[in-house]
Amino acid sequence: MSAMTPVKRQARAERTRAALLTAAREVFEERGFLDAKISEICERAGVAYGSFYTHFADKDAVFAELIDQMLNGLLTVMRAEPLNGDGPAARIARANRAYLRAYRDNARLMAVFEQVATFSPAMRDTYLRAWGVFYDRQERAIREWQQAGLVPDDVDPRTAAVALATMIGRTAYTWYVLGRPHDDGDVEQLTRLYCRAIGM
Amino acid sequence: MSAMTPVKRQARAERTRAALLTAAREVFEERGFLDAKISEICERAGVAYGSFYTHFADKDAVFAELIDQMLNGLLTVMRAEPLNGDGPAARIARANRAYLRAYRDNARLMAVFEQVATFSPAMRDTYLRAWGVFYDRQERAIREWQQAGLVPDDVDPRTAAVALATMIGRTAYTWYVLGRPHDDGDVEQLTRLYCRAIGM
Amino acid sequence: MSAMTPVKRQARAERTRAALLTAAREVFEERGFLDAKISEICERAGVAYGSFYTHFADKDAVFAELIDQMLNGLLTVMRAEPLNGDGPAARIARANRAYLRAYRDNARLMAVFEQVATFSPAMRDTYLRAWGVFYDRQERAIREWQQAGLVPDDVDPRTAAVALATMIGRTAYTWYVLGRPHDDGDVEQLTRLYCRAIGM
Amino acid sequence: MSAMTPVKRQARAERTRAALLTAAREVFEERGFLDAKISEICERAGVAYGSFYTHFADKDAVFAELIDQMLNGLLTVMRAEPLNGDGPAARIARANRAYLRAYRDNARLMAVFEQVATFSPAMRDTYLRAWGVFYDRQERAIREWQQAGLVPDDVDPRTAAVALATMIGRTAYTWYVLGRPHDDGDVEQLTRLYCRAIGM
DNA sequence: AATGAATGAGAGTTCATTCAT
DNA sequence: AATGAATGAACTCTCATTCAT
Repeated sequence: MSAMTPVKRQARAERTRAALLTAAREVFEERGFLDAKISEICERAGVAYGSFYTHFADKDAVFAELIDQMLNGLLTVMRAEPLNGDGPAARIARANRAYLRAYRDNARLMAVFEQVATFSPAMRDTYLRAWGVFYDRQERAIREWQQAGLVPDDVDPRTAAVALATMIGRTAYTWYVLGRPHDDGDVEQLTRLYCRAIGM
Repeated sequence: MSAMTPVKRQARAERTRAALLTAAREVFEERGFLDAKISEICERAGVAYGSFYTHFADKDAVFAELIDQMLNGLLTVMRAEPLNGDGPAARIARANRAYLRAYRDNARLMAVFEQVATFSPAMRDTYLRAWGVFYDRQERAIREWQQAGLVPDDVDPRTAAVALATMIGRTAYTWYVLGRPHDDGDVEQLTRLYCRAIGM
Repeated sequence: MSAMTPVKRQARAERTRAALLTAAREVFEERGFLDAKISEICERAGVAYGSFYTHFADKDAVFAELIDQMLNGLLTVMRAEPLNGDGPAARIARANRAYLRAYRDNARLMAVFEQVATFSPAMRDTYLRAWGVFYDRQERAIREWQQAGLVPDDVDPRTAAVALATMIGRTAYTWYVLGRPHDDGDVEQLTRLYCRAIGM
Repeated sequence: MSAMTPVKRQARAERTRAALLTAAREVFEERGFLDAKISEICERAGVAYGSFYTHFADKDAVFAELIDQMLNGLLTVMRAEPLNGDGPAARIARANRAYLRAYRDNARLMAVFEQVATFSPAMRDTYLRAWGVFYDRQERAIREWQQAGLVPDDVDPRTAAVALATMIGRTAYTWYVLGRPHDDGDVEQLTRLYCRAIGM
């Protein structure tokens, strides 16, 4: 008869859900998607096996939520970068640094994201959408610079944006997921390649 | 005469093996690595289930062999490109075109290669080794051009090679595996970005 | 009240587990270890295939548990025999009868135990440990009788215990597993041989 | 046209067969019956896989032949023991020693024999027949001694023979297969137990 | 909401035996 | 006789998901 108030019940559920998300991230990061077991997620969350399904439809659903969380975080970081200031080169440098830092901080989940995108159509869509956002930002910037006469007209803004975003994005993967050694000079070089590529 | 016998036997075995390889490639391409079933490979090869294991230790082994085949093919194509001729820009254009064409021709197996490299340590090694070859070629070229005074000294040949190879390589993935639309103009743009990036 | 819940759950699990154990014993007894199939155990237990693995790690694990159960039962029976009473000969007679009866009652599982002990190192250990207990009891008894002057000093208690336990134990196998015909007179003879062998 | 003479052909076949038998014994001894692979037997014999079936019907058949060989050897050894001489006790001692030595020399194949006898009806028959021979010899001896007044009439020759043969036989298994430590004194004790058991 | 036992489909791998040459 | 490739039946164990309590 000592039924909990709805609020309390919700609070409890929320805690369980949060514990599962945290645990899931750990497990996915350690094992990859394929070898991540729901049972292990529950164990780490200190939650009964079946409770997982009270909060998530299935394995894909938790994963999708984790990825959404992460991508929102990335987006927030990217948006926090001032779009203008001390000139285009500095802005490119800042954006690249911000991206690489954010990627590094999420590298292990990123690795799993890339993995799942290779076999799950749903995750591939998410993947393409995320890149789309990234492309768009860079395209807009190049277009601006072109209008300001800083970038030559023979540069196609969309193609350049896609190619250079790809270069930066995949370099992050190569560094932080595949573990290729690199240093601060490489970041600088990357920015220089970027600038020169679009004729700056 | 009696020397014929072993040859004949080998010939039959060789045929079976080849049939299995062909069938395996088809199945991997259609289903991806994870959903490829040995049974389906055997069916398509018109071979009994157990015969698979006469020729390959396991699923990973056939896959590895297919990838080796493909990578050797790629390498051959790349090596067939004349290293010099009508100037660096033309050479870069040719190399990029050759790479993109070769990638496109193997796109479906490439997709699976990228997939497996995300969860199989052995395949990840192969993957890194393959990229290493690609990087090396570009690094050598840039170094030559630098010595010829065509590329400024502030370009670090290795870093530039890695970044630009990554750009080209991942663009191929984006086009032929992820299906991003593109045209001949994009190839041209890509080459232009490449050239400008290293200051040519 | 709420303490009831876990108990109930355990109760259901306990029932399933017990059903599996019973079924497993039947199947092992009928088919031997090698031809016993998990699927048949589950069918007889009226339980889904996968449920087997909820309760046991594998085939070896159920088997080990059955053997432990049986050996504990044997030990209990042997310990129930009064260690003294109407003289050594009567005591030996009683012990032999008790052993043979207990063996007979478990003959079919014993047969499988002996089988598995021939190829499973783990079960061989169990086997040796079980015999060790049996040897020890007989050694202690002989030693006592020696101290009481009932058994000559030139009998080595350990060797005699091992040899005579072996004789009794293997006779049980011969009778109840291999099916050699025998009668009550044989039991009597066996006891007489035992007594005379140690000089009583 | 240089067809080999029948004799030569037979000789070659005989060599192959012998090589297979030797190899089979090795493999069975190292791996036990269940884990012995025909392929390994052929490899060791330096013979093609399929040739095995030119000489033996199946795995059981080679094994049976090896066991027959071994049992004939044992029988020969036992028969070589003089049935009389320096008195019954010495004869028992000699027979026991001979048996234990012969068992030890074949211990590893004996182990496999015991193993296979637990699951192969055919091998169980062979096993029982072999023991039958052993029982008979001992029964005959006891009967003689009884007629000579050396053994009391209340000893049942058959039962005593079976029990004591079992004791000796299983002790050999315990020593040489299970690896129980033992020394020459134990052999002596065994003989003493034997003699006393039948009232000598 | 939480619990945790029950479910069952699914596929890889082994290896004795056969058989075409 | 010898060769060695081809055959295919058989069975275990995993684990996401369901469901009764």
